Amino acid sequence: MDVPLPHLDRPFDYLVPEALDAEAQPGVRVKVRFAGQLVDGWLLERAESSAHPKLAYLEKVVSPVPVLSPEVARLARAVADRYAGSLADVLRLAVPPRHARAEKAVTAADTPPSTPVRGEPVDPRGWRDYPAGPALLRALTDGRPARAVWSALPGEDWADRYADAVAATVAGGRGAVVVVADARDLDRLDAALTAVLGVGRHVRLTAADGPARRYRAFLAARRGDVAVVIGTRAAMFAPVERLGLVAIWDDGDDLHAEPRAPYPHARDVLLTRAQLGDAAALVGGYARSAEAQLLVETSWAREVVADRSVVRARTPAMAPTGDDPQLARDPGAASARLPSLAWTSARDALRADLPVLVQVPRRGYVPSVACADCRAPARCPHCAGPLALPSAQGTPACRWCGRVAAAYACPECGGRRLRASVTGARRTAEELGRAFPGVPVRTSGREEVLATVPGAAGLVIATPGAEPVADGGYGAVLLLDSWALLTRADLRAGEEALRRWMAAAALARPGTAGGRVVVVADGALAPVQALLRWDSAWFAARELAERRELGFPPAVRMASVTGVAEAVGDLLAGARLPDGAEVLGPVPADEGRERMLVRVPRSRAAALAEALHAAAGQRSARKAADPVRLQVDPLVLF
DNA sequence: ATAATAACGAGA
DNA sequence: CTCGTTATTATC
Repeated sequence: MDVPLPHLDRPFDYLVPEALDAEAQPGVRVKVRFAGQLVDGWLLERAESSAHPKLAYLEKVVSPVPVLSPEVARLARAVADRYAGSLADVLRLAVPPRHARAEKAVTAADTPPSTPVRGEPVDPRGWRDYPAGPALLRALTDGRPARAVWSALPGEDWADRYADAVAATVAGGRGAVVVVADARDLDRLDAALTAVLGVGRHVRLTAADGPARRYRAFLAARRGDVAVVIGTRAAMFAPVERLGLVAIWDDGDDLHAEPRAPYPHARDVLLTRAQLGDAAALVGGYARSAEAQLLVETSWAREVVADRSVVRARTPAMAPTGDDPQLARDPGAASARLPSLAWTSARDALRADLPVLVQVPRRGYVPSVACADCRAPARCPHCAGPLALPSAQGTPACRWCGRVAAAYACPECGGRRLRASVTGARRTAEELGRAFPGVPVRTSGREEVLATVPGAAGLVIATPGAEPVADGGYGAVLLLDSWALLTRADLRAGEEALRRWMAAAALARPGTAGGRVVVVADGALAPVQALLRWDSAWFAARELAERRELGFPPAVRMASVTGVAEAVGDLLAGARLPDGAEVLGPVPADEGRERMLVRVPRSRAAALAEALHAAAGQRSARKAADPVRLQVDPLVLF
């Protein structure tokens, strides 16, 4: 039943009229009379009998195409359960809106679904830098459900490696689903796959391609015309027969989190899919997320990493530099307000006719509060939530529990002063052009994202996530946004900073070929250390250990309940929360609403989701007025 | 929205 | 105890 009300989140039985008998197959969209009106629904299965005494008849089969495959139906139910959501909500994400013309075109062509063509054996040499790599490809070809967490080397062509993995899966006669964060990554993967598989062996599935193209690609996959689907998170539910591999690139990117209810994360959906369908899973990135680290530590997946000697040989020369620029010596550096080391590195690269990448922060970061002396993030002494300053002169208060921390003392250094400012790094970057007269300056950011730049002298100023690939690699990469990134009011600030730095640093030439990376940050900070050593596994392990200690996801399961105060209280009062559930809050949310957090050990995760879904069901059944938003493992906790 | 059902209270 | 009215609940 395509109604999002949680208390109606179950199947209903209907009689199938004679005339619809042939078309009424599992997976088709239907219309039924429900509570006096016609509503859309899904035909989940046919049955001989029903426990229900008086059944109504199916009104209509919307289209005879069984767009919902049994595998996706099962997956959608599992995802709804995981996220305390309704099946109808998940199906809305899983099956794109019907486009009648596209459906007609695909069905009319009536090319019989192509039999799965086994591809050529895959050359494993692209993966030889990773000792476990060739074995991974063999497992994929043999159809074994290998699970890998891959840490890509700097300079690695990740799209080519993913194409290898997909081709190996196809060679074994099975299909693959690959999800990337944005259109630029998708274009790159698309090109790499076309090079390896040829034309017409895969489709791209992304909302950005428009409803018609999207539905057409979806139908092609559903019919089995292609065995490989790549796309942004819209593709995570793509129907693929004999699924052999699910893969996600850069799983730490927040674009992988679906913003519509029930807010599933692409990594979770894909891993659930691998688990349910006995498919292999590949979670890759330059940086490792805490969630990926958990997969490794629980032995759910194996890590695929290069030996330290190979890492050293491929890594650009890295150096940290303080953000108090030693301006006196270099007049150029002074005019750009750049630390001296950053300036000389850029100058040397440009002299060698190599491009220089400058990563600058995006606008709109809300800085949280940190110790003015050692810059450790200031956390609430009571619940470890982040502190914020209501005004420049105000007393710091916790964003979670609301307690004021009047006599705050930094646990790291004992400092009592707090700081909440962001340096003008963006303006610094804009002034770079003037510091290097005659050098072409390109920008890549929200308005216009460049995919590539030539491998000659030039300045490229990019916001995180929009860094173009340079032909042959950058001679220097300057990371200027450290302060803004590290002080974000976010549990993931450190992890996110490292992820963005590594994504940019990966585009530099190796140190042996003159590549340099300068990060304007204190070299003693853990994310900076991890960058300098190109060791995000170490950082992720540390991060995960810290979250275990503080009781944050993914070490525990958390859910947030957001709405007007009475509604939130009402829902939680009616919820039979599992033993050991801890309720935190309330904290103010936007538009006069408030937010409560519930945390349980991971072993109680299913019970928590069920309890919250049931409580939401009770509320919707008695038509409680004010809506409440449930989010399981919300990406942003405060 | 609307029909079935439970709950309630007045009058015999 | 029954009938009629009103709140509640499930909706094939």
